[in-house]
Amino acid sequence: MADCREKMGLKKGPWTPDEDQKLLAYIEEHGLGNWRTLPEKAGLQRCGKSCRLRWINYLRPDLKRGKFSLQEEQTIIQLHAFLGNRWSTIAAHLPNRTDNEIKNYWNTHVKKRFTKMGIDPTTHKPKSNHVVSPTGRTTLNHMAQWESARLEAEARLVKDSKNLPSSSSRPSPYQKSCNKGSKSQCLDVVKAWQSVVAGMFATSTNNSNRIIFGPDQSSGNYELDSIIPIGGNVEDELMVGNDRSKCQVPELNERFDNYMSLHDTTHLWAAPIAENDVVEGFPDFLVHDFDYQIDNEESITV
DNA sequence: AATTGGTACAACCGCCCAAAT
DNA sequence: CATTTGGGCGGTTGTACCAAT
Repeated sequence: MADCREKMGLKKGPWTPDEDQKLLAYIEEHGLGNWRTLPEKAGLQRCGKSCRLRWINYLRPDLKRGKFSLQEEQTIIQLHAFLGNRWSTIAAHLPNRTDNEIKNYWNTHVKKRFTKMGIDPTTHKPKSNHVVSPTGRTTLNHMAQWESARLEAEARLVKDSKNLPSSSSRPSPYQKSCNKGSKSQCLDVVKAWQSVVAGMFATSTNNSNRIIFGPDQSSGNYELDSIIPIGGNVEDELMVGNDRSKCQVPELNERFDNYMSLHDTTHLWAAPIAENDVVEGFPDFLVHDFDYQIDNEESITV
């Protein structure tokens, strides 16, 4: 797209209702097309890039605005632990939310909270190796267990992926694809993640504080085959977005590792994790122990 | 009432990549 | 092939708003 700086005299700054109306009217009549030529045709003194951003982040009719739900926040944190600052990819898993909105939410809410809790928001790891839980127990002696769990999960992912059928998912017409060229299908990271961890965190009914590593002891079923749209090769499918160098297994392993560390520092004082329910078992301190009130399941007030 | 500091978020900027030429 | 162009991404900035002083 042509650099906006090339066109002097174009308006910058906040959009007026009139400009919004012009842009909306044009797109409604002509649909999405060439952003470079759109401003002139629509009678706007803006560069195409600015119009595109305004449409994507604000005017798109399928946008869901307002507070993030508890579920959405949990998803953001989980995905960020897994993917890092790949906002567009994270946004692809949050229907009707934009990458910009999620990025802002992260930077203004979650990041701050992590910092406050002594957790590095980039790595999701505690800033100190000697994090002590409110109960006084250190977490270091669990590191070996987590590492064991991680390795087991990796092996299981590779093994299971070889027998998985493929499926597809389609984004809404307005929703951005999770990869630019749409050459590969989106991995439903949340579901895959939950599935893997659900297997790992299956808990004993006799001792709710004791974590059992490995599959559900009764069934051994991880449900991976029913929820991950995998085409056969785990390395292909664990690629999210079109930048393969960033998305292949080694990095995801690292992210996985980071998430394990996060759990390592949190599960000790969190409520027992419900069997096969990772969302419910998401570290409670990241969800509840802050200065917000939870109005209901769908909204939180900061 | 005025000032100050913090917060939230819309918008911009610079860069990258893929497709087209 | 190299170059150009359009689209997209993540990081950063500007500013309106609000609460505390």
